[in-house]
Amino acid sequence: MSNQEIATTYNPASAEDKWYKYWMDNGFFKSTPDEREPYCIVIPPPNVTGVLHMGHMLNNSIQDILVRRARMQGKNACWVPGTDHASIATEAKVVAKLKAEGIDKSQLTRDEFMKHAWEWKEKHGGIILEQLKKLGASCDWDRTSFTMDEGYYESVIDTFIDLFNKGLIYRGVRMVNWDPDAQTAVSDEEVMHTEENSKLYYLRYKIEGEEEFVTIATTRPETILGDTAVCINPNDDRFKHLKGKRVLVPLINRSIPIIEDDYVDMEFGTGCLKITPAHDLNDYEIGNRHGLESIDIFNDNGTLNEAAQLFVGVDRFEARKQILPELEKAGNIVKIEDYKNKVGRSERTSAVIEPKLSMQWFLKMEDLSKPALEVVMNDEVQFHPAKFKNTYKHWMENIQDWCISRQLWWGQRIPAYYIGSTNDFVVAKTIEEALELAKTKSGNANLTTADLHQEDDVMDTWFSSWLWPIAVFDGIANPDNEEINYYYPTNDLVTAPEIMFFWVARMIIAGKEYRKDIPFKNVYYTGIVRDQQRRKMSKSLGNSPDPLMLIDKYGADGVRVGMLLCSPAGGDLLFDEALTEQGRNFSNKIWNAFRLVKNWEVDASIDQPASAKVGVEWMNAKLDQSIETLNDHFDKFRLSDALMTVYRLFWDDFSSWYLEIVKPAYQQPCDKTTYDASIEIFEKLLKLLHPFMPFITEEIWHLIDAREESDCIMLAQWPEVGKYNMPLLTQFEDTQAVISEIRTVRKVRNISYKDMLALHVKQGVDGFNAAFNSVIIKMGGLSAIDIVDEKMDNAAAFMVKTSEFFIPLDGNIDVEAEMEKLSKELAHHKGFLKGVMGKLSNEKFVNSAPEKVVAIERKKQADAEAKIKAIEEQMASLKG
RNA sequence: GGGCGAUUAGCUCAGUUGGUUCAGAGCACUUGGUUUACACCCAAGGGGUCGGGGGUUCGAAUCCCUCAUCGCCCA
Repeated sequence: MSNQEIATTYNPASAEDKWYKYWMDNGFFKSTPDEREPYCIVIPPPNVTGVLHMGHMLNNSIQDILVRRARMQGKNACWVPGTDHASIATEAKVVAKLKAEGIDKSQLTRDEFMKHAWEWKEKHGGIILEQLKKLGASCDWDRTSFTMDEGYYESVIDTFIDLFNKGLIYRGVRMVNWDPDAQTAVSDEEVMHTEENSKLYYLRYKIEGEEEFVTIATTRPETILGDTAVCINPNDDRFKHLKGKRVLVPLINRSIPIIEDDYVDMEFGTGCLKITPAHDLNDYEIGNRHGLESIDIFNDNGTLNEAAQLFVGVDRFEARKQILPELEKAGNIVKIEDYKNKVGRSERTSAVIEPKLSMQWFLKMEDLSKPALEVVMNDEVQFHPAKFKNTYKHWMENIQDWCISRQLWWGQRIPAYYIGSTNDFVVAKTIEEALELAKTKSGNANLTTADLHQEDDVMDTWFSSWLWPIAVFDGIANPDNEEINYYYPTNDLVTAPEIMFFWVARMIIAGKEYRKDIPFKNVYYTGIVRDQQRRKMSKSLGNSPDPLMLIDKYGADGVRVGMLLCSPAGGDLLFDEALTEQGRNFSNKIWNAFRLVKNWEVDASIDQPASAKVGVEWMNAKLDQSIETLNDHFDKFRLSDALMTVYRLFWDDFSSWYLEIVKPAYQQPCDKTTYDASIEIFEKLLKLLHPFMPFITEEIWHLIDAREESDCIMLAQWPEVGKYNMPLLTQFEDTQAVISEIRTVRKVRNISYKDMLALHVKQGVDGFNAAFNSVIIKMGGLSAIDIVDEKMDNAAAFMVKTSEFFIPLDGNIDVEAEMEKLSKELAHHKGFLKGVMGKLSNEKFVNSAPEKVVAIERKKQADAEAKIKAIEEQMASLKG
């Protein structure tokens, strides 16, 4: 390529599409078991109903970074993509779509509905995965899994049967969290409690056979229709006279007993509690203790039923409105207060959860959870950041049985078969197997499949995704296959702390139960992506940018860098387009550094300048040191630190220092030694950048040198850390300080870079190393560097370490300004010395601190004294 | 109500085992700059009593206690 063809600004769009296609066409993302060490990540399967949001962008950028680096380290990298079927959300979408077409779900058979649902899934289910390709995700797409794939479905069914046969699954009536919109039970983890403004209603109930009343307080007046008792605390003297009496439920005049239970908080409300066992968990327990009747007054959709007697068919919230005037009229309302209480809402539909008694399937968690707790506590599975171990522990130690049934059709249907019209059932994979079991169980050899009816409920989606790291390799049905043996346990899992219990904990449980081994070695918890006001990004708030638009605007590399720069593990990311802008700017910086180097004319006949020679040596040392730091950050999952290390290495060390040092003068050629070294360094930098910025690095990789088709940076070897010269790096730091001081001298006095300056050095106690003199001369715009023994008058002066530097200024010295600067410095060093002396004159310090620390203090003292002496002399000579 | 975590520069965050000038980075800010790779840039700067108070120690951003504020999880 000729130089003119390289654009001055990097344009990501064309390069990104080109290279993604190239990687795909060449099968570079594919992985099959071989003799190499495996490195595997399973994607947290996004929901089929979703579209790509900022959380996915962050999460998948991180996974891609980890996978790409592992691949470059020579591991057999395998990133398994896929989606989960999201039973509630998907069923809701399908129902809504059918409704829009004039079809009611209830008109359809189960099979007909499933056909629609599958059609919907085929059409919309892969959107997120397609979008991830824009981000550069190097997933092995041939492995794309779905939690309702045939084999996967079977694995879930097998697991259910197995756990049932182990006696860990049972069916029982329980108070569950009922979502009246989705018309299904949901698990405790799917209920979100938020504080909401509501009212506390004080209602009075007439005492049966008397003209007296008792007053209770409730937030849900419509539920009085299901009341079966009023409860007082047995120690409450105020209500002694009520013992053994009965009261009448307002409006319907049902006679209910007054009971006594310690549960009642005497301080709260009136000290009298109405008891509605069918619609409140605590009431249910009290009801059980006192043998009360449960009157369920709600239909599954949240409307009132016949048992309520009043407002039948009216929605629960509408009923609350309608009952108030009635109670008012009947004289039952004492007062109404504003009140804040916690309301539980469904995570999926945000409907207010209705506690409801129903028959559900449960998995016993107590024994299953123990090994899963242990492996996290002993760091077999490491959490990053480790603080989440506490949260995990707390949950695992207080774990409840898991309600795994859902009253839906979209999902794995529970393989239980009821015999005839009884509640007797058998659990089997097929109806034929079920029939045999049923014959035995019922003792009726004449049963036919027509006498069996399969359970209508499906399983919770998490009951399928907890098998994800196993089932994507067919490790349930086929537990000794080559793939599961090779890839399992996987290496790293990248997910949000929000689903630590939904998913992470349960995968560990499933792993220990079915593989006798952990599913992954590390869990990296990402933060939540929030906006500048710390609000969570959400569709309803409309505060989330469209990720694909961002990619268009800043490039995928730019967006990846922008998100990563500010995203420590477990810490929230406050997203701002300024971040992606910074990422784009970095791309442009890399691009222009490439243009500079590529545009040098190379002349093999000229010698390498001294400055370039030492510059190359330093840059290589810096590179090795940085790779070491970078690897350390990666190993500790400090990904934003890792990125910042490469960012600064490229921008500050390579671009601002190295390139400026070796850059030939305008229109002068570059010697071949320096050019070759620069290309080599550039290529190393590209490799280090590749996991973060796959596209631009691949683009430049192919432009910077002629390459074989298959020679792609994504397959290149991750650079090894060489032995580096630490003293050289320290010397260069001093060099940088000197150059920086010279620049300040120029700036303060308005001296142009066109005017050459001379530099005189009076060596301090540490001496002055001349190794980088050629660099100082070039970067400082100097005519020469001289070593001197005496101070200079009429010169700008500064110190680096203990050496003094003078730049003669031919009488251009502003004595007053110079004195002020010096006296400031003097004060600073004197103050510093005082602190050091304080320590050193403290006998306890000298006696008890390690020798090394004391020696350091003594060195500080000597340096400070030398500096003070030099400054004082300088001031004296200025005055004179 | 129970538990966990946080509080460091204007903002977002590092700071590992208490000890090198350890008080840092990026962004933002100020000043100067048409030094032909890049203004999506270059150079030079300013800015924090490490939330308050107490304690341990020769020595505390780091360990302990306490108070305040905030966040998350659970009930």
